[in-house]
Amino acid sequence: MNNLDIPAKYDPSKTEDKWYSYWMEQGFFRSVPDSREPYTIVIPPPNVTGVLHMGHMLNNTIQDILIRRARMTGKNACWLPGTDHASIATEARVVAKLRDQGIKKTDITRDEFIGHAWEWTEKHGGIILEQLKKLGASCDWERTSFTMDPALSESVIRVFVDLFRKGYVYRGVRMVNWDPQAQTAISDEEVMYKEEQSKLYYVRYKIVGTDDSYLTVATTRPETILGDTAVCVNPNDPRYTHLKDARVIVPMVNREVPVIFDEYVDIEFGTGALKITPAHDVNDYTIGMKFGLEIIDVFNDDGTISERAGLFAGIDRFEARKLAAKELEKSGSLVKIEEYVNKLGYSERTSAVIEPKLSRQWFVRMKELAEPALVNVMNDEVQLIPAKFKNTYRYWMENIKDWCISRQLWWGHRIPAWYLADGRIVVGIDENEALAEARKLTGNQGLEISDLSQDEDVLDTWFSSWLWPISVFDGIRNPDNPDISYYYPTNDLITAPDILFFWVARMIIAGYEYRQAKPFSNVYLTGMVRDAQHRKMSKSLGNSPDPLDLIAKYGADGVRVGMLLCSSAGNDLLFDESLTEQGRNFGNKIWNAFRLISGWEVSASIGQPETSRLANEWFIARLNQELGTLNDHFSKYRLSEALMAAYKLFWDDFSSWYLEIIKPAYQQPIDKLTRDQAMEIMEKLMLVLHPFIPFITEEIWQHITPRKPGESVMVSPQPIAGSFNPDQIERFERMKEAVGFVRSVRAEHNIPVRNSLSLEVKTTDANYDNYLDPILIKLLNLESVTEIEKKSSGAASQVIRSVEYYVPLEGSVDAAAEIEKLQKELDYTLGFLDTVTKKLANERFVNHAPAAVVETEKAKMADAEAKIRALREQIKELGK
RNA sequence: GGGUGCUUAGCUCAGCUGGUUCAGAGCAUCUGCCUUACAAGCAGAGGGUCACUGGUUCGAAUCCAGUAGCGCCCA
Repeated sequence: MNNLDIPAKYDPSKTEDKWYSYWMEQGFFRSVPDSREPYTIVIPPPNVTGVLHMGHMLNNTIQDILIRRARMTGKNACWLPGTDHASIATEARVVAKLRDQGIKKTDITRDEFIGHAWEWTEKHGGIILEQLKKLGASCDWERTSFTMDPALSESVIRVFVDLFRKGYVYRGVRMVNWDPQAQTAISDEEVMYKEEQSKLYYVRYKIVGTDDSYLTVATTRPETILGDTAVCVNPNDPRYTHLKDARVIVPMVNREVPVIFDEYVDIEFGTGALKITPAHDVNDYTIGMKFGLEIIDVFNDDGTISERAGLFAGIDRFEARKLAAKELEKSGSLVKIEEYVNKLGYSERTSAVIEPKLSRQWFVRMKELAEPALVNVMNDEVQLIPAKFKNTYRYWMENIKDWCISRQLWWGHRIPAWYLADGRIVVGIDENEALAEARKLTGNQGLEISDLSQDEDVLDTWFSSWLWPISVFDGIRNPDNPDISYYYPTNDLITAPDILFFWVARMIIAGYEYRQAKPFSNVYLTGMVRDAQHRKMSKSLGNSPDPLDLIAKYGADGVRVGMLLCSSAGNDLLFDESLTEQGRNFGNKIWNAFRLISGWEVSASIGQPETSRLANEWFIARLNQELGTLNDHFSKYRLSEALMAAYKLFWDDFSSWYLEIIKPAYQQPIDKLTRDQAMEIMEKLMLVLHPFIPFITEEIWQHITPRKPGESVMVSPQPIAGSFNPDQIERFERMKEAVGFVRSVRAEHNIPVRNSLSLEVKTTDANYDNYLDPILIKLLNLESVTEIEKKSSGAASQVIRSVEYYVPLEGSVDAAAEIEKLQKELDYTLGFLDTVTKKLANERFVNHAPAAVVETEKAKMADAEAKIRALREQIKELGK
């Protein structure tokens, strides 16, 4: 191919879809168990009806990099994709859609509703997975799973039944977080607390048996006064000791309730007197239970006031608050109102204000189950990356509470519990099993299915996703099947820290309970994607770019690079489109390097120049060095640094140095050997870069030489890090410094590259060698590099590690300026020598420090001394 | 309030086992270049009291303690 045929700008839109289709057709993503070592990642399943956001982009880019690298290092790599059914979110959308059609959820049957939900799921589901393909995700799509698939559903049900029979699952009345909008309980983890400006109402309760004595309480929620069944004060509070055995009248409803004493009450807060509403506050509930108080639930499920309240029935809770305040004011019970900042819980799903509510729910007893999950994270059997999350994890696991797993919804896995007419419960994987249980329980063989009624609730979505690494391989139903035996435990899980407890911890728990083994060895926790102003990217803020637009604009490779450049594990990342631009530019750089090499005319008749031979030798050493660095970075999950190492290897070492050195003169052919070596290096670099930027590397790899169908960079082995001579790299570095010197001389004196110069070298260093001089001559357009005894007059100079370099300049040197420059350098070096000398004069240093450290200090001193001699001599010369 | 983490260049961050290469990278900025692969580029340059105070050590960005600011988790 001639480079005239290759456009100067790389256009990802022309290649990315093409190669993705090729990979799919070739089945490169497919994994089946074989004799190789497996490398497995299960995707954190996004919501089935969700769309791709920046968090997914980051997360899946990382997964793809890891899986592609594993595939290229001889592992049988399996990345299992899928989605979850997102009970609350999906149900909310389906309800909204039906409402738009004029259908109320209450007007249709459960089965009809489920039908609508499936319809919705089929229509909108899986979009996100299609979007992942645009990113280049190399998932085994044949293994795509969904938490509501029959096999996965059955696994969930079996686990519920199993835990019930083991005594871990129970039904109980508890204070739960009630979402009045979704009309379901949600778990503690789904409540988000936000600070709010609100009001603190001071309300006085008349003390029974007095004419004009009152007890004043402070509350942010006057409407809950309707459900008050006591007022509580601290027994150590001298203000209230006289109220022992007293009773007070609850305003508005005129209920007589006791004054109780408990140290729970904070003396400092408000008036030190706390109204107790056991039905509507967790702490009040605890106190209520302790003192055997009456529990009056004043709310309906939708957040309106109930008949039981006695007032405001049917009115919304926030409206009722205003009415209550007015009512209290009218009756003279309201003492004052203060501004107050408190934290309010909001539903993560619907953003409704959470109402603490007493209700009967299903729970999983967690303490015992969690034990192995705690131990095996603390001992790094399951490694959290970064490790700082171990602390948070431990805190949570040590204080784990029972898990409320029932949701008052229809979309999801219906709880496999059936009630007998007398209220007794039977549990079974299906109706028949439940019926058999019921017959056994009652001894009544005449019982029929129609005598049982199934629980109306579904299970928390996390109750299915906690089984994900097992259920996707059918390891619950068929614990010994070849897939689960081969792929489980999986290797790496890549997710965000905000679901460390919701999901990661529970998967570990389930893993130990159902496989007696961890679900994965490493958990890589990514940061949250934020914008440049540190704001969380969200739809409502409108600060999140559409990932697909970004891909269209910069290419998937560019976006992947952009994501990774700003991401270190566990730290939030501030995404900026300029990073994606940088990624795109990198692609273009690679493209043009290839364009350069492939455009050269090759001559078989010319031999390899020394410069090219030296460059090749050096680059191979650098490549081996960096392959080692990359291995190290990957082993520690420093992906951003791994990319940067590869980026610099390509851009700086390969493009700026190697290619510039081997580049033939304008319109001159290149020798075959050099060109072949260059292509070979290019090919290796494509392999190294492939996991990060799969598309362009494939495009180029396919161009390098004709490939057979079924060949691909993605299934080729990674280059192995070989040994290298560090000295060789070090010498090259010195040569680069000399190049830098001459270039700055040209810049300072405005000498164009086409005007040749000569370079003189003066050194007393016996180890000085000139074998890289040909490179200096070529890169700098030098006539010669000569070693001299005595410098010629009128030359720019610089001392590099005790070697003096001179560029003679035919009278154009400003001696005074040159002296000033040298003097500055001399002063600095003298200062440096001073610190080194002091260090070496310090006996304690010499005696305590390791010998190697002392040696290096001595070498530094010798270098500095030599440099000082050289600088002084030069200054003297110039001063003449 | 309890726990936990962070603070290094204008920005975003590395700095892993305390010691040449320790004060770095990328971006941004500035200067000079439309040099024949690439202006999505090339060649250079400037920029920092490593938050603050103390301690340990021969030696601290690095280890310890305290202070301040910011973040996260929990209540």
